[in-house]
Amino acid sequence: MRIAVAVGPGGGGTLRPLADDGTPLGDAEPVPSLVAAVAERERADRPRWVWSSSARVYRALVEAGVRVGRCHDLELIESLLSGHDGRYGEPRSVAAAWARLRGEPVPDDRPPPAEAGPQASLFDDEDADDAEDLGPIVAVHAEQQRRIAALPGFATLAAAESAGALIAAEMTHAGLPWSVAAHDALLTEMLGPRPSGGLRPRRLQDLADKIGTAFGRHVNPDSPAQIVKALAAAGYQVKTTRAHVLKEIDHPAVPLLLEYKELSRLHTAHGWAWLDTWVHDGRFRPEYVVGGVVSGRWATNGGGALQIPRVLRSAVVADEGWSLVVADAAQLEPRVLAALAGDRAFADAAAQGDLYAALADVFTPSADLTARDKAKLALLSAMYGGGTGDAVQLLGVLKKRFPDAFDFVEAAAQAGERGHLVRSRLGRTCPPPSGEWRELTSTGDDTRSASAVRSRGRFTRNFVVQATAADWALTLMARLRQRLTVLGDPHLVFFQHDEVIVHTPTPLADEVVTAIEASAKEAGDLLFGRTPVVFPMESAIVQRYSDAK
DNA sequence: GACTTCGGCGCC
DNA sequence: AAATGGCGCCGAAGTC
Repeated sequence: MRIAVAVGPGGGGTLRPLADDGTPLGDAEPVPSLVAAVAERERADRPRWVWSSSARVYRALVEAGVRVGRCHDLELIESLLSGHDGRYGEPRSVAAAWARLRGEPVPDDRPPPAEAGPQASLFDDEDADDAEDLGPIVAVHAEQQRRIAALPGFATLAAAESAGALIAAEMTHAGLPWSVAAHDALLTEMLGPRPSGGLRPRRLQDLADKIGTAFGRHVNPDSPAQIVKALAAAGYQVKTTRAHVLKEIDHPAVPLLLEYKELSRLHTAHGWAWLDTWVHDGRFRPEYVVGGVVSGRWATNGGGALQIPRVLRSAVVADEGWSLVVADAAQLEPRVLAALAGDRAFADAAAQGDLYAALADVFTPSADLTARDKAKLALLSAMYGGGTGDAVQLLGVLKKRFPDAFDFVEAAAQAGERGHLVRSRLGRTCPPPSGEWRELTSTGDDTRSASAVRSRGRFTRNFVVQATAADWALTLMARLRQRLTVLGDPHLVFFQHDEVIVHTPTPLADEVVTAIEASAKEAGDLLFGRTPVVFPMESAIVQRYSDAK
């Protein structure tokens, strides 16, 4: 059973039970308190909740202490359906979908609220202007269900995306356990004591001074342009100041610059200011953007949650009596390719724990690369569209020995180059080429045109793999969440593409590991059915994130 | 002063 | 001859 929800003013709202196809099963029922009504109906019926946006509605429910098992997120699913139809990025609000349904002018999506305030107070809002109408919600849901039913795999995608939205709201609420003391100690050790005002920490200022001395002139090490000029004056012509370019230069300022860059990065991106802004009450609470990346990967708003530097993982510390279960999918993307392509020889290799090692015997080692290195390089090139240097020859080996796998990504690349759409296993669809791209590639056969064509080929080549990996990861998390609910206290606190962290009472950690493995297997079965390909999770039970791997 | 773009680098 | 996918965030520099 499903229940549609419309948020009303003053914490109230309206509920209406629906059949799976969206047909109303009863009258609309006004309720004075959505929090109380949802909690009660969840206990009684465990329905799939149909609402406009989990990021708004469920977030407010979670803040009020309510949890639900399943939902249908109308905005996220509208995005998926639009994308499937090749109308990527059209407005996705219920109002917009309702307008399209009736052939009326489609309103633009409202920009997301700037601060957390309006969301936290969603249910306290007395403003009747913000109240939702149940009619459009019911109608848009029915239309979405009609469209989903015609698309193989899409019901799974819709359920997984919606589950992801529930998980994202819950993870933001729970937060990643973060030790301010450990973080501060690390910064102090690497940068010197916390400076006052906007000053550079001591270690950075020392390096900046030494860099000036080494060049014999004042240089702001934060300015690539100034570094290029200073190097030119010293007789070194460089186009950029990237680390790998600087490393080739024999000048006393270079080691200082490299150290400065590394420490400066830590200070500006994850220094004390970050700590003040993003960590409260021992928790880092990033805001996840489900479906924020075209491939179905998540993005985050603020805090750079998906780019936590490795050195800072020692600041992620479980609570007393609790542990972190850190689990990541080993070699996920090549395994996904093996399963997608149905290449028998490749899939047999992917039935092994170390896929690259299993492929190694078809490559011959050289002085600088082992056979396993070569296998890895060949596969990454096939998926990312590389093919320079050594990779050319390695790709040739791949093509000969695993023709179906090679052809699969080649077909995706060619579709992209022609301007066609490609899709993930469950139906998530890449954006169509821009009008600019079409114009550029239709008129000429000059270098710019050829370059644009190849660029889109690389994008679609990678999309089919990356997006299917995202399908898999989302499915894994949805299953894992259900299992964790049964266990009780253990809960997800972090997700990064192919890696999850569960915060759990230590006595339950082993059961969490088992739950993760079972969920990974289920995700593989659900996406690919019978396949020899395995999707192993490497799990570690640790106190600190940095102790995993 | 507010805004955008660029260069660079962190993560997968 | 050259050709590697996806992001977010920072300070500097340029623009209005």
